[in-house]
Amino acid sequence: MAKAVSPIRKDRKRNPEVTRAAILHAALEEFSEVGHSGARVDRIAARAGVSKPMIYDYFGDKDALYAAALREAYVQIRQGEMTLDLDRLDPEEAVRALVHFTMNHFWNNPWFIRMLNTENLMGGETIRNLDDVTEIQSVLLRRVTEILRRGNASGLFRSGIDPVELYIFIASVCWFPISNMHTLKVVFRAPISAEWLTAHADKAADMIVGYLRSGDEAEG
Amino acid sequence: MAKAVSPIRKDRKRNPEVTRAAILHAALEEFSEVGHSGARVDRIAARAGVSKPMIYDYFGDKDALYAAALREAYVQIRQGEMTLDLDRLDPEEAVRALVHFTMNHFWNNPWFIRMLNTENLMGGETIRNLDDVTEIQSVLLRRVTEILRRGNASGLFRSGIDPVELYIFIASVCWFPISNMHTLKVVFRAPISAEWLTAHADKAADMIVGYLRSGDEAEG
Amino acid sequence: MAKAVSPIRKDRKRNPEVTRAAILHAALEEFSEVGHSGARVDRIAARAGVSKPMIYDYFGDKDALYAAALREAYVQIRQGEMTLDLDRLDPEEAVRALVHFTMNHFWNNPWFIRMLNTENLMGGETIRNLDDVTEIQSVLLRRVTEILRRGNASGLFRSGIDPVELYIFIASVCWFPISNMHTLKVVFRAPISAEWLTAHADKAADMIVGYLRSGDEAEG
Amino acid sequence: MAKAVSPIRKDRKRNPEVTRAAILHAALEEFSEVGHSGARVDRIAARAGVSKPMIYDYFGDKDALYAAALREAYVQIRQGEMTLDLDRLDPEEAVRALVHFTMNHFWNNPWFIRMLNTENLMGGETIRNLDDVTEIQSVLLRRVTEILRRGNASGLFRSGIDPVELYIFIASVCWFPISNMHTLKVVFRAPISAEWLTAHADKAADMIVGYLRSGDEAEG
DNA sequence: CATGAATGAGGGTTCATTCAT
DNA sequence: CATGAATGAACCCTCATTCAT
Repeated sequence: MAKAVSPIRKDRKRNPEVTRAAILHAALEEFSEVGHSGARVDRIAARAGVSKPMIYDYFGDKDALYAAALREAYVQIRQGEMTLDLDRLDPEEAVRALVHFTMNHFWNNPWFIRMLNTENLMGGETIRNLDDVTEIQSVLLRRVTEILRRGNASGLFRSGIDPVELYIFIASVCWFPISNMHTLKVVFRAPISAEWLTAHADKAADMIVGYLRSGDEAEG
Repeated sequence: MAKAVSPIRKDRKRNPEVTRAAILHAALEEFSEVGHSGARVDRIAARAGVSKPMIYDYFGDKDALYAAALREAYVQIRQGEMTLDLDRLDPEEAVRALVHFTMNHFWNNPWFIRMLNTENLMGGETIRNLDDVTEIQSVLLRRVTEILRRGNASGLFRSGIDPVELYIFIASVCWFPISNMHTLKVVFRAPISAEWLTAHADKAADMIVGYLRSGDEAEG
Repeated sequence: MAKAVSPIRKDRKRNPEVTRAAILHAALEEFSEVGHSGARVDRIAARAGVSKPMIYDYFGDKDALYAAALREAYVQIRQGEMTLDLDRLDPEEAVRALVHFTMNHFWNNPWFIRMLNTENLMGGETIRNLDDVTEIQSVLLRRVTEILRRGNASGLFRSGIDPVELYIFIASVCWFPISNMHTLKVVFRAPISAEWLTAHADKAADMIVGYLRSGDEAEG
Repeated sequence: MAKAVSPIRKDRKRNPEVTRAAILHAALEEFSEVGHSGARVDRIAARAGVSKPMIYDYFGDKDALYAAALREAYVQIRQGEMTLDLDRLDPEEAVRALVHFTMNHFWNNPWFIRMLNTENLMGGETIRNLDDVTEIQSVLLRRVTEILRRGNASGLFRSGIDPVELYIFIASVCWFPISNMHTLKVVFRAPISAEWLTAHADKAADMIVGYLRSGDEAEG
């Protein structure tokens, strides 16, 4: 009758907040690794060190847990972004720092890209029903806006740059080589690695900064 | 995006090649729409207008069919790329055309992005075991190489640009806003649409062309 | 039929007898509404306004609770029957009154029919192991016996009538149209309602009284 | 790799109609024995000698199977009723025969009472959505109508008897002692058995026939 | 070449029951 | 006396896969 108890949670038993957090963390890992339909509730329970019914007690069902995990992805990524301070850098350096930060951030928190890819693959059904993601996300956008303002004020940057579009450029160049790492490695034999990405970020920063500079731009 | 079951099959029964192609086509649709674990063999059979055992006869099992569909994604996308002719444009215009072509190509063949996202989500296990993807790889790369050569020869472009990196830049700016369309719409209220993407491609082309031009770009 | 959770519990917490009664009442409702396997311990706890472990503390397990609820069904129905006084009516009127009372009693306490149907569906396993049901059994039987005695003494009723059989006739005509109300409504479009049942009871009383009267009834 | 196959269906394999019938039969048994929530799909599959998925292939889900089983209860009971021929008996004898037939029918096909009790316990939700039960059911009603017509024509029976109400009386007296057999045995120590029921049917027939006779009835 | 029929092995979810406080 | 937290054991249902024709 005495049954062995998963040791990992020995110290966390009967602690709802810890249990909830453990499940959420496990879910984020599982969903980001294998996607929504690939995820197994059993595996999430095992990863969290809880029994399956706990998941249903705390989150309702698999879909609700997925939604919570998606939201958690944004919450966690924002926490990383909070640490970013660009105010002391001049605009150009700030842009460069931002590109590097984004690249590192994506690289060091791979579940973020994976989670968002999963969600986009599913058509965004879930995120559309999350009520506070817009607010949660993204400090980056405010950083971008501020940099553009300063750059423009100092005459360094052109005017007419939309912060969202700029952010999308930055995110694009960081996202693609990480998200598509495996196919790029095979198809183009691209030697993607932390070092390669750093070098790539350098070039991307050059490109973006060049685009922002006032001067002989707009030729469309 | 077309979900119609090909009526084509009605009159061509007992034609192995047509059957095989129908299955492959259906598999590509299904896998790209719902991912690997989300895909259902039943649904693929229904879409192809064949019975399930046919699938096993022709392809072995679900994983093999997935591999074939992944390969087919590259084959089909290459067919689109074959139509591209940039030789008559000057290097800058060629780059711009390439950016626009890529954007349109991704937009008009959404299963390509979806399929590759699926594969990358799975860690690239499958593509690593496909023996000829590198060969059937994007002709775009050759186009890029040729443009760079011409641009460099004419003194317009800098030297030292790696065609793979340039292609990755081009692909990045086209890929991200389409792949992440749903989350971007919600999180940044980005009004992504065919028009928005065209405008975005214009700006991206500006940025990339600027980066390629010879001159005293600060590189570090 | 009342589903409200008794607010009664709020101020009487920590009163074992009240808690026990609340659980029993809730169990009777739940079991009679959805049967033994349909009943949910959670729901019983919620209806009773107690926590689940209380149920196990007070009653042991679901089966024991079911047994207690079954016994309670008899206890409660008897309490209703206690109010019946037929001594002042002449035998015929007493029989009629008994039929109407039974019909009303079944109609107003629907959980009784439902509970007994549930138990019979289960093969009577539980009731066989209840040690005192026979004692708390229907006082109706005693009423029937007394009526028969008086009717026979006055020469109005035949002799040789078994009280149990008579009671079974009375119960039969009242039970069936209520118990089978839903199927009768659909299959025979029988417009069963309180009014219909009253009229039906009248006819049933005629039939039964006619059967009891002394005279030259052909008995086969 | 060679696996033993349930011998019971060895000869019925790959025969959809037989498989379907076997499942339906098994379902009728299971549902009537343990009710809707007590029924186990596994057990139905085992009883039918098929694998679980077959049940879902043939019937959809548990509820649909339950609906089919309920309908089947009526279909089967009607088949028994078809054998009944009362035309050659005089009206009184016909009524007596009908009572006995009904009693025997309920006794010999116990799943009918059990199935209908289950359905009524569930509030008739299912039968209301069955579109052809009214038509299926019940030859008995036509028999009753015909007997009443003949009895009335010959001056033997009163007029004003509703066939549905008469049928309900007949069904009532047959239904109750069988349906409530287990509780009656315990609570009233009623020695219910085939013999007891036959004798009971005799008395019930007397009672009903007495009620139908023209003469000093209507005294309400 | 082709398919309707069938199934083993899970997958998500619920439920009676118990533990720790 | 009382309960929130937790779980093993099912239960309904689905899915990739195979068999028999």
